[in-house]
Amino acid sequence: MHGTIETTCFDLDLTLASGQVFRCRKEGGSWTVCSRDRLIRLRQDGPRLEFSGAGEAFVRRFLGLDDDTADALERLERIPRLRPAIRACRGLRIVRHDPWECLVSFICSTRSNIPKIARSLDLLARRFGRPISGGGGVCAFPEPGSLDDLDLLRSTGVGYRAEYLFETNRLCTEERLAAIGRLPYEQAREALKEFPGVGDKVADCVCLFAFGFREAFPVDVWVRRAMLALYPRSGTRESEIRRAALRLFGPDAGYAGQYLFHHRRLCEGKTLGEGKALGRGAALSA
DNA sequence: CGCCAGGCTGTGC
DNA sequence: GCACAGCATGGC
Repeated sequence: MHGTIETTCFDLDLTLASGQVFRCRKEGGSWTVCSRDRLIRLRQDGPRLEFSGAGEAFVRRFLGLDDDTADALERLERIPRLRPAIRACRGLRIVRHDPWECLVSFICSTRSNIPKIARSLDLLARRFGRPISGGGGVCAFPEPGSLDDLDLLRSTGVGYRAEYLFETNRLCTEERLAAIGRLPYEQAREALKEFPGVGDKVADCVCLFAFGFREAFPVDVWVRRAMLALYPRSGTRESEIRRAALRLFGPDAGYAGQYLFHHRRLCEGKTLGEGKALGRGAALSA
């Protein structure tokens, strides 16, 4: 390990195993995470976070370590119906992922599950990406424009999402994505939905996990269940649930949603790699 | 065999 | 605007 960061209100396991980033795995107490062409190793011991593979500034930004998480969680914990999720997952942070990898990841995520998403992204990197030097066989995530072979896309197990990836790859450039990230939240959300395979939920995932719009509230089946249980009168349609969340949680909606998501899954015994099996089901197999 | 998974698209009303 | 079917794939 090359550097150390003293953290507060941070839990590496919760952050990396909560379905924000998929090309990561835990082995022998330390995590290996891939973001685009960087391979980062991380180990947490109490408040001490050891890292290598990237500079401190990158690690801080990627893991959201400079966000005022404590303030947001304090506000959310005052909402009684949210308190169990906040207490159970304290230290979970919203990451700041690479927009292109995040976009592709969540196009793959539709009507799928986390272990399968991880496998597909690992295969995508192997089929289309270049090996990371000194990465032990781990490949960089393919650049925008390089996902240009439909048959090869289909071979990664993404099924009907192969056409979405193919078309989005054709339309998307690094510059276009960056420009979308500079728009106001609602406009960025609409602009993302111009890419095939991107609807309300995927757009909100990119807004939250890559662009840092903390009011974004992705509504998937787990968040829907959690909200229906906690706020049964706020409506059942996705649009109603999202409106309710923005009204109830305001600028902290993103954190609220991610805590609800992960807590709900913890309560049902479903986490990335099913707990002990991190490595068998997880991504980044070399 | 069935049902489910961090939903989206096209169609019909 | 709304609801609803179809969609590929793999795990259980």
